[in-house]
Amino acid sequence: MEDKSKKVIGRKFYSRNTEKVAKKLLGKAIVTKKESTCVGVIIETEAYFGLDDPASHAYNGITPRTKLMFGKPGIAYVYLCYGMYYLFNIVTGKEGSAGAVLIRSLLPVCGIDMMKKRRNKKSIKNLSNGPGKLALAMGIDIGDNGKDVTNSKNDLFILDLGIIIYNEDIKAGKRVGIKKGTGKLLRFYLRHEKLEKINDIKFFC
DNA sequence: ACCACGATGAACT
DNA sequence: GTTCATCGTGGTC
Repeated sequence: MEDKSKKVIGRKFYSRNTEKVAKKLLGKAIVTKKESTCVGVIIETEAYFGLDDPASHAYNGITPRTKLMFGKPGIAYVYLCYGMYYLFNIVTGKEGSAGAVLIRSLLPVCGIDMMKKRRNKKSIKNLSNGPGKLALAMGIDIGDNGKDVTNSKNDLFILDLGIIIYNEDIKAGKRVGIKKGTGKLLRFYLRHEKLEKINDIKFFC
C-alpha cells in the first residue's frame, strides 16, 4: 500500500449529507492496525439520519450513547448488537446534526490471515460480508468507539485507494434489519461486475 | 420495573 | 431449514 494515489480521507468528506457520504464510501478502504495491519474495501453501506429517521439511534435525541452521532463528522461510532457483535459506523454531517453511515460489507484485501484467525475461518468466503462479521474480522470493538478515522496515526482509519466508482456502479436498496424507516432506499452496494473488477486489482500489503 | 430491539454461528433436524 | 443463545440501550409504564 505504498502508492501516491492512496490517501487518508479528511474530515470534509464526512461533513456532507449522510446519503452522499454513504455512496462515496463505496470503494474506499478501512484500515486497522491492531495485532497486524488489516485492510478491506467497503462494498456495502447504509445511511442513518437523526431526529427524522425512526430507524436511527439518534431518532429520540441526544443520549449518552447517541451523542457521538450529533458530534464531529469522521468519528467512529461503534455499538454492541445482540449482545455479541459490534457494528461499525462513521459519523457524518455537520456538527450538531445527527447522521452516521453503517459499514455493512467489506472485500478483504490485506491481513487476510489475521481476519480468518479472528473469525475462526479458513476460507475467505463470508469473511466480512456482514456488519458484525467485518467488525470481528477487522478487530473493531467498543474500544474503537469515538476514534477519529481521519487520522492515519490511529489504529483505525479510512483510506482512499484510488478506486474509481461511477454512479452506474452503485445500486440502492432498502435498509435491512430494521422495522421502521424502510421506505427510502438508503442502502448502497456495488454491482457484481464492479466487485469482480476490484477483486482483480493486485494490492500490495 | 419491564420490554423491544438487533446479527450471527452453532446445533440441531 | 429451523431454532437457539447472546446483552446493552433506551423508551414506556
